[in-house]
Amino acid sequence: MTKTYLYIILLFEKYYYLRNEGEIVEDLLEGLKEKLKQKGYKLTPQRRATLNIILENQGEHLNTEEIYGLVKERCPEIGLATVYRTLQLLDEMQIISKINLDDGCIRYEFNADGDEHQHHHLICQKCGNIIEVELDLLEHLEEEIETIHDFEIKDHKVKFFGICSMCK
Amino acid sequence: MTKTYLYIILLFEKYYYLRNEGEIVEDLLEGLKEKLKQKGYKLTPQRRATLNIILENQGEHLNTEEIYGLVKERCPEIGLATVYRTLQLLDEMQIISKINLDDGCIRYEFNADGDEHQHHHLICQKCGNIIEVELDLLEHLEEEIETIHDFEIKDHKVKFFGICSMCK
DNA sequence: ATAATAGATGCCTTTAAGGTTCATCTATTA
DNA sequence: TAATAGATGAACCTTAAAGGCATCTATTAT
Repeated sequence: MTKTYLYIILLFEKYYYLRNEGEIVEDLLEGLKEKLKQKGYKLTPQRRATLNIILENQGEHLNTEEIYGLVKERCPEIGLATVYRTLQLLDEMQIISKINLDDGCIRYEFNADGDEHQHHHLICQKCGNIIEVELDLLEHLEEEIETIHDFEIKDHKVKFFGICSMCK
Repeated sequence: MTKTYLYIILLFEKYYYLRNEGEIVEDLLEGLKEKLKQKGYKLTPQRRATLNIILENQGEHLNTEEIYGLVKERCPEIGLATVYRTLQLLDEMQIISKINLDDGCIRYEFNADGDEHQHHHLICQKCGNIIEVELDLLEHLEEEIETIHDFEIKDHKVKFFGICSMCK
């Protein structure tokens, strides 16, 4: 396989990825529009813009104030209260989730592929960086707890604190 | 074994337990006094009172305001700021830990027997009740994460959300 | 096409947790 | 007993988040 050939594959993959991303976003927005409609709500430009910012910054774990700042760049007339209200709405709709890193503010992240597989966070105590971990490994543990405590588990949140590879 | 005999055993056990509890508290306060002294701090009546309230309400997961209310009953001249400062101090000293139940305030709990075994929380989404679970079962999982992500884990926090036995 | 209506927005105000400041107090050491 | 470091309480400050309300907007009914 020549270098050129590989390069072409990479270009194609990137193009395909971007096109795909765009389609996913559109599908998502359409889906949201439907969900909102069912509850008598509307998909306004402000709500679109807010969700777009979250999608464009996946893995960033932005807080409300940060999201507001980014949305305002593109949509300067938006008010902070609207962003607060939109985030609450998107959270209720299970489009995004709150994450609490004990730094005194609520952060949000996009809920990729619904409720399928859980992911959790490694939080570096030095640099504050957040690394995401995929793990469905708590499921058998959940079963155990459910029988021992007669408690019906709906969700769980796991945080690991420590030192990241960069800081070591 | 007669009923009377059993009753005497129960009484004795209760007495022993209480005496033991008292001793544990005294030991703890002495230990804290030493730790504070090493850092040039003092064990004041306000700090004693605050820690005592936490000890007497183990399993209650009180927030600062609640702790303040209880301490004030016994020590009415105490100020809220002192309670905030004391809780910060006790947290730094690893005597107590913050727990965040995403209800907008920091709650605290006493760190029983040091860092030995981890415990986590089941949070009922209906009544808000908190049940404690003992589990060291995450340890092998931690090892896995440490190798995969080259992340040195120091601590973890796990919360399970769902419906408790009472609410079912 | 137009009016009516439900919902959304933006600005401003309010709330509440938590922190800070500073003069006063307290306990320990010199 | 005086000096000193730390602690305290009252008041004020900060900040995230929410609420109120008049205005705006888009959809539905006329």
